[in-house]
Amino acid sequence: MSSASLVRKLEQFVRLSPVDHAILNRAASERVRRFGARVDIVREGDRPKDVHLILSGWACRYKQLEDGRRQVVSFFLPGDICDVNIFILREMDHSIGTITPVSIADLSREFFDDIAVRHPRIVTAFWWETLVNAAIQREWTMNLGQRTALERTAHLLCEVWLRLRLAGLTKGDSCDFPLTQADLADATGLSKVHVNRTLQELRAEGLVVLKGKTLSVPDLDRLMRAGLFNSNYLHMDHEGQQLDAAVTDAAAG
Amino acid sequence: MSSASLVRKLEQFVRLSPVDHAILNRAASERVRRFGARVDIVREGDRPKDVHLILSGWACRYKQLEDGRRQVVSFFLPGDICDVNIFILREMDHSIGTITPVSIADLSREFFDDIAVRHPRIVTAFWWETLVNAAIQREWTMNLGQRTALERTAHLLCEVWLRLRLAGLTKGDSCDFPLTQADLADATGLSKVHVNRTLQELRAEGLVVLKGKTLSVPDLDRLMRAGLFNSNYLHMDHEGQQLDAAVTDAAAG
DNA sequence: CGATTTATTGAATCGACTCAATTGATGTGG
DNA sequence: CCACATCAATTGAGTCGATTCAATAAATCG
Repeated sequence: MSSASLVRKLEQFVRLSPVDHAILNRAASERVRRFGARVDIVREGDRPKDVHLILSGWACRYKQLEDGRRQVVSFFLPGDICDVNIFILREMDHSIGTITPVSIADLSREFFDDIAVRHPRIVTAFWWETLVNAAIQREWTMNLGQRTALERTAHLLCEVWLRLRLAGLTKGDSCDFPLTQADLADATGLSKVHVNRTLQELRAEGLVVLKGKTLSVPDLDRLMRAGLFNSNYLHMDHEGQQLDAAVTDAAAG
Repeated sequence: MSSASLVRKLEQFVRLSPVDHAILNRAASERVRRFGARVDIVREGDRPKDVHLILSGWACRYKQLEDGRRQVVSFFLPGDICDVNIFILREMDHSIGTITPVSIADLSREFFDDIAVRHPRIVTAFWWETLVNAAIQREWTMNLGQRTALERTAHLLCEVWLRLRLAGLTKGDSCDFPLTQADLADATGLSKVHVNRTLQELRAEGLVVLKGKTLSVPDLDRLMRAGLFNSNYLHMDHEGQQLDAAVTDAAAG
C-alpha cells in the first residue's frame, strides 16, 4: 500500500518530479491507519483534523436523515483524497464509512502548509483533484435529477470503472466490485428492489457481468451509451502535462 | 455593484484586513462585464479562462443531455464565485447561464497567483468558499436522491433564503426571488407541473408566500422542518474569525 | 454446517409524470 | 394606454416508473 494510485491519478494531469513523488510517498507512509469493512472513519459532527488519503480499499461519503433515509454522495477509491484542507471547517457535515477493509494515510495541516510554499506543482495537482471531485458531485446531481433508473445505474458503473482504470485497478475488462445492491441503491437514490431489477436489465442487454464481487464490462462504449455517459467531467485529458516537471525540477526541488 | 456581498460572506469565516478588503475590491472592479437575463455566460466545452465573481444578479450552473433534459446543478447569487482556479482545467463540463441581468468581475490567473503568495488569509477564505460549495453540491445530491417533492422544494427554498441572508439580500422575511417554476423544476428534478402543485401545498401550509418575484418566509423554522433542513452544511459558523486579521495584518499586508 | 447477509421474485400501490387545455401575468409597440 | 403576443402559472385526467411489502432463494461467513 502506497501513494501509487494517487500519484498515477495526479500524473494524468501534472507531471510530477521525483522530488514530488518522494514527498507524496513520505506523506502517504507516515500515520497510516487501517479499518475493517463497514465501519465509520468519520462521523457527521466530528471536528475535522487531518485530510484522509485512501491507500487501499473502498469507502463512501454518506448523509443520513433522521428517519434513516441514507444517501451515498460519493465513493472513495484508492488514491482518492477526502477534501483537501477540510480541517479549516469546524465540523463535518457528512460521514465517511468503509465498504471494504481500508487503509488510509492522515495528512496534516502542516503538510499542506509546507507544499503550499515549497511545492506549487503538488498544490496544482491537488486543485485539479478538488475541481474534478466537484465536477463528479455535479454529475451525480445530474444523474439523480434527470436520468432514469437504467441510465443512472449504467452511468454510475461507467464512472466507477473509469476511475478504477485511472488508478490502475482494472485488469482487462474486469475489476473488483465490492458494492452490494443496497450500496448502489443508496448511491442512486433507488430502492434495493429496483436496483436489482435494473441490474437484471443491464445483464440481459449484455452490458455488464456482475458476479461474486467482480464486475466485467464487455463493451464500455455500449455501457456508456446506455448511461448517456460523457467522460468530460472527469477531466482525464492530460492537460497539465505541459507543466512538465523535468524542466522546472531543479528550481522547485 | 462591488465586492460587498463577497466580503460579507467571506467574513462569516475569516476576518479580513483592510488590505484584504482593498485587494478584493480592486479585483472586483477591474474587468466587469454585464449580461442580460437568460443568456449563457459560459458554455460546456469552452476553455475556462478567468474565474467569475457574481457582483449582482442571479445565475445558475446547468448541464444538459442530448435529448434536452436539463439539470440546474447550482445557483449563483451575488458574492458567489464560479470555481476558484477553474482555469487549470482544459474545458468546461457544464454551462453557466443568467437568470436575471447579471454583472460579473473576471478574476485572472495572475490574481490567484498573487494572493497565493502574498495574501494567505484570502486564500484560506477562498478555500472555505470552495469547501462550502462542495458541501452544497453534496446536499443537492442528498436532496434529489432522498427527499420527497415537498421536502425537496422546501429545502431548496431554505438554502436560497439563508444564502441570500448571508449576502445581505433579504429584508425582514422577504427577498427578491426571480426563479420561475421551470427553474425550480430544473433544479429539483421535478416536472414543472409537480413543482406548481408542490408550491401550492407549501402555500396552503403557510410556509411560503410567493408572488410576483418576491418570496416571503413567515416562519423559517417551520419551513426548515418541512424540508428536513439542517444548516450545518453551509458552515456559517464564524469559525475562522479566530484568524483575526487585526493581529497579523502588519506582517501579511 | 447453521446463521446471516445478499439477491431475487411477485403483487399491489403511489408519487410524480405526461399531455392538454385554460387562466393569469408581463411586456411591447402602435 | 390599450391590444396583442408571449411567457408563466394553474388545473384535470390518465399513465407509468419506481416503491413498498412480503416471501423465497442463493451466497457468504464464522
